[in-house]
Amino acid sequence: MLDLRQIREKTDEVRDGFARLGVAVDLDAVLALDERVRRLKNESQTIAAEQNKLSKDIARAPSPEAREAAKAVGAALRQKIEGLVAALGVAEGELETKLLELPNLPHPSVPVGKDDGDNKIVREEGVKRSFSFAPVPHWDFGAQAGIIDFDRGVKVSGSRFYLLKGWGARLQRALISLMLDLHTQKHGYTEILPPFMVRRESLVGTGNLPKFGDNLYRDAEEDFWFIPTAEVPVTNMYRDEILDGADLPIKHVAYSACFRREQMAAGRDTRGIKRGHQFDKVELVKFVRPETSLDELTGLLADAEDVLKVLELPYRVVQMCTGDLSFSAMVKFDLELWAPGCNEWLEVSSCSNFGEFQARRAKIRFKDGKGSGKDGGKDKTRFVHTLNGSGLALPRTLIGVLETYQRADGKLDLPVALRPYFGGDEVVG
RNA sequence: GGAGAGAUGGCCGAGUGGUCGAAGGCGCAUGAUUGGAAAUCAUGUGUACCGAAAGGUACCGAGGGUUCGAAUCCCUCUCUCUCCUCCA
Repeated sequence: MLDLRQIREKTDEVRDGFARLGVAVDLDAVLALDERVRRLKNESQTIAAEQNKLSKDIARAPSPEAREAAKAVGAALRQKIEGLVAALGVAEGELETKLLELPNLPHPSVPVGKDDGDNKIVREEGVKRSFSFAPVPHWDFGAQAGIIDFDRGVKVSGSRFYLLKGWGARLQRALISLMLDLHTQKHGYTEILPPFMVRRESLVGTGNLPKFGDNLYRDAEEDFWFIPTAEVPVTNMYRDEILDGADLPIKHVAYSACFRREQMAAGRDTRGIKRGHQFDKVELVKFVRPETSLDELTGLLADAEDVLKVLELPYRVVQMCTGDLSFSAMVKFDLELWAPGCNEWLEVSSCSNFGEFQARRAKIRFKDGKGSGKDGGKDKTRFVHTLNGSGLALPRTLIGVLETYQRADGKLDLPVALRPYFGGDEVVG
């Protein structure tokens, strides 16, 4: 959510931001509503002050007659206030709805562009493996090795479901462990195992609702929502809290299953395990001081990249242009690994700096000062900046490993980093 | 799922219709005291919004109601705890 004050006082900057995003936003409607809200608030509060004063006078009981007369005046005032407050409520609701649907503004450093064709490839890391045979895509390799069962996945759950079997399942579990171990032991993140179902408010906090509800699964009876990413429960851990500035940055890493409808993408990426309704992911989430957030994003990206480095998988870093930024992001970088079997770059991580956009929605703030943070109110309470990134998404990382380390005989050479999770074995299959 | 109890400021905890934004304690901040610290004493200590300011408004889990006036009375909901039931 954007700062209403910013919209009011720096309207041109905001307008310019939306122009760079390439989205049409009726800012004048927002400003008019804001005007109306403040006017109604002032009017009702003025009368409320009058009313409060009157009530106190009644308590001091001048005479029974005077009291009755004052009561009548009070009743009239109440009527007036009720009318104004009702109008205020409506106006505030409209304003809130509009604000919740405004996307975040891009950081000035983000390259302007129309769509993903204008994204900027920042750099390429690692060396693509050269094969002495023609590498096969993971769907063939996995089926032949008996570790990915597409047919039974569809039988059990429907299209876009599969199941992993034998050493394939173990490989995925090993990858999850490797990522969690790396981020907790080497990069200093605290591990969280979050709920995979959340309540509605949590999704509003991260920006998934109200706008993107049709990509989510939910249990209508209980109004429980299945998380599309661990970002949702982990970011909302600190919803409505005022954190101690001394505790920042807070760094969390969380494994979770993720659930997405992918309605829009029907027919795309249908082969293999690239895109499903359910997938595993290890997610990195940071809560930081505003002035450090750009540097923290660089660090987060490096932490995610480290997984690919440790697995010795070639990848590239892509910066999203303004036209391809997600709703909540201010800056965003993707990591794409090279899949030699499918012969394409696959997005395995998306690292974003949300600025205070999510923090404002979820009311995640911090304050400097020792102990309880109540130090005489000298330090201002401010919104934190939130960041997150995959570290990494499992199915596509699995694709990278399977396609890069495949052998002509249908077995798999294990990357050195994974061997401890297989009792030291160098080959599986 | 059934029965009961509860939800007050950073924490503990008082408060059953007006002088309560809320006693008291803890914690914290500042000052005094000290060679330094502890202890002690004094003062101060919520959030948000409106306003240039003075000041005002709202908030005692959430939402509604009664009343001139609600932390206090009524209704609905949410959450927590205890017991039973069920269950990985």
